[in-house]
Amino acid sequence: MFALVDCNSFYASCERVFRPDLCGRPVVVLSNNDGCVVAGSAEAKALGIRTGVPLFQVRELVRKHGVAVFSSNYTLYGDLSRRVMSTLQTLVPTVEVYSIDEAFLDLSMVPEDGLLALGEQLRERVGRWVGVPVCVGIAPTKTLAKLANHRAKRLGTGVEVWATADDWQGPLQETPLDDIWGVGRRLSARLSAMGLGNAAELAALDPGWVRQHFSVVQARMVRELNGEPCLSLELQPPPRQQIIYSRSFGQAVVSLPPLRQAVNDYTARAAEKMRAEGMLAGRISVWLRTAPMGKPQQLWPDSFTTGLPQASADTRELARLALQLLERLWKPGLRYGKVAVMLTELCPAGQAQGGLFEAQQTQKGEALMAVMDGINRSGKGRVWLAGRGMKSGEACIWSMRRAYLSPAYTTRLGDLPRVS
DNA sequence: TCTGGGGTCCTAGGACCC
DNA sequence: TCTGGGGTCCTAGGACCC
Repeated sequence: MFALVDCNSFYASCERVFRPDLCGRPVVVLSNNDGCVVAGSAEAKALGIRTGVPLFQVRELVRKHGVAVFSSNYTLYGDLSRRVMSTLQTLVPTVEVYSIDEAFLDLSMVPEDGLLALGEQLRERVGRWVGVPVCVGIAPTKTLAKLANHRAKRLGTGVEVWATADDWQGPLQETPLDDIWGVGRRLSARLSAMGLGNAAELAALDPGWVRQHFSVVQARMVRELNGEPCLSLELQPPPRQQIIYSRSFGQAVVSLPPLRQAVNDYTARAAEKMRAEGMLAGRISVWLRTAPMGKPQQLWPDSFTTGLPQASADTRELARLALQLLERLWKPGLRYGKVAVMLTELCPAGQAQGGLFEAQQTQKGEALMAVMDGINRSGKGRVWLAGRGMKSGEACIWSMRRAYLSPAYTTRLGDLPRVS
């Protein structure tokens, strides 16, 4: 048996943890750059504010109903997520952290008559220890556990246990196709066109036939819907394949110098993350997108990629290559809204093919990066390449909008909540 | 006027090998 | 007019997830 534990309206719930005055009030959290709504509390959803909608389209609703609006505060959400996960682990040792707000738990050792009580205990403990409400779905496959969780949320029961086919048959008939894990817009349209109307009808298909007409992924999905587990718990995340750092600008940028600063900054951030994971990159790509979105592409090509002579995690070398790519992409007279840097062909630092002559240089570079990372982690100040610009952390022309940012309550001493 | 960011997996098709 | 069989590697594009 698997449990899927999923936080309710996670980002909105995080904003409420230190703001109990917001309980019962509609809350929405915006994407980076304050562009779209990416999470809404139940009250916000009841007002018709859908996830993904651009903020400007719901301004009136927000004003009229006194909706509390927040910029994304990933520092806070990341920390509360870690707390949720470690709290789950106090009750169930085997936990797969599936996303920032979801975890699959291995309940194979729990007797069937203890499942419901354990689900309720999980809910109660996370709510009490972390302050974030969660729902729990329990079933013999991950796909069914997802659906059971969904139902627990929708019905407000909090915990849903499906132990045998009798338990899920009825619910599957009420489950629309696109509620199924792995069915998105396109697949849902294709399945509907075939005359399928709900999850039970999909489950009734022959997996071999589905394999032939769709792919192995959908064949597995059909089996999982019948209680046959095809997906196991992934306790060690597979090695990462790419790191992307990509941001829209607070306002459109025309000239090259600020773009150079942004590329410097994004490359440094991506490289810092890569070093933290002990990886090296073999290739680097840069994307450039014009603003506004949706206008026909004015820039072509919009990305370039280059290989490194030798895999590296040295910000200086990566930034030098990234800037070359940027200068090949940039065209005068266009307005740019976004740039992205991607590191690929990642490999563990210990396993990279070395060069015959570069050993000494590489070692010096690694030492320098280690010192930079050490200073930047120390909390006492930051160092960076001068190409990023001379001011640290200050807003500049290309930095994103974050007008409604809440404090980093749990990770910055200066932001500690005061109690009186 | 104003529209996120970060990932993975699968398949098809081209290009090449013997 | 007629023309094998068995592979690998790479990339682009589609589709999905949160």
